[in-house]
Amino acid sequence: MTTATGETLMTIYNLLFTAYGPQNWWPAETQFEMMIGAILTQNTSWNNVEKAIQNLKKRDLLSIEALKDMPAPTLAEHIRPAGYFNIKAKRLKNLIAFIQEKYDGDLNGLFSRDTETIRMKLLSVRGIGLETADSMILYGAGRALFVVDTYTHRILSRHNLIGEEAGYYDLQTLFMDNLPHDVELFKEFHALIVKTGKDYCRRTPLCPDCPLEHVNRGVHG
DNA sequence: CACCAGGCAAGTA
DNA sequence: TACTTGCATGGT
Repeated sequence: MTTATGETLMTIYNLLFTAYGPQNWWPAETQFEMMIGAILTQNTSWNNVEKAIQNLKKRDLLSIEALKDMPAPTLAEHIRPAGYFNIKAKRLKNLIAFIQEKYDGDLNGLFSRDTETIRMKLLSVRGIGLETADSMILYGAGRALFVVDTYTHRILSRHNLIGEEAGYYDLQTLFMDNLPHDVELFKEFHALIVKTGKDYCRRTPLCPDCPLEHVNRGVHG
């Protein structure tokens, strides 16, 4: 695993890790909680998600048993701080019904399958897209699948490691083809990308105090 | 005040 | 892998 791209990716990882330290994602006590959080955090700051999770936790509602018979509008009120609460309540109900009906409420039934199967099954649930499915597989199932998000695209295209037009799979393949398939590396790397992504030159091409300031930016320097 | 946040699906052409 | 729009609270 010594491609030029791989070296650059590891350089980026090491700079971010040195600057920010371990992120220890995913912040959840159980696989189920992790999956709930993955849906709640869609296009939403984690700060808001925490409030919604706490609302459920303090009422002992953070389980399939507690939520499987709850009407979506009731669930929506509990998760209100997470934003998009009506649509997210339906998405959560979709996921819970899926686990309950297909696997008798036991996540091991899903997570014991091979990675591609898990992915396909998760993607069949309304409200679970590419990033959410892959997050659940990496942080929930503990499989080495690289999670891509908008920041991943922004940072890599800024460093000319990939084209502006690159899609989800282009980015995922870039990481998977040039890095060792290590679960802990993938977990930390994605978390660090999110950590720095918010501060990473939202508007300007160069970010003065970003940890990646001196990383080779390719032909356009 | 404007802008953004750890996306996704449905609707449009 | 076409674009565009709706979804919504809360922090900066």
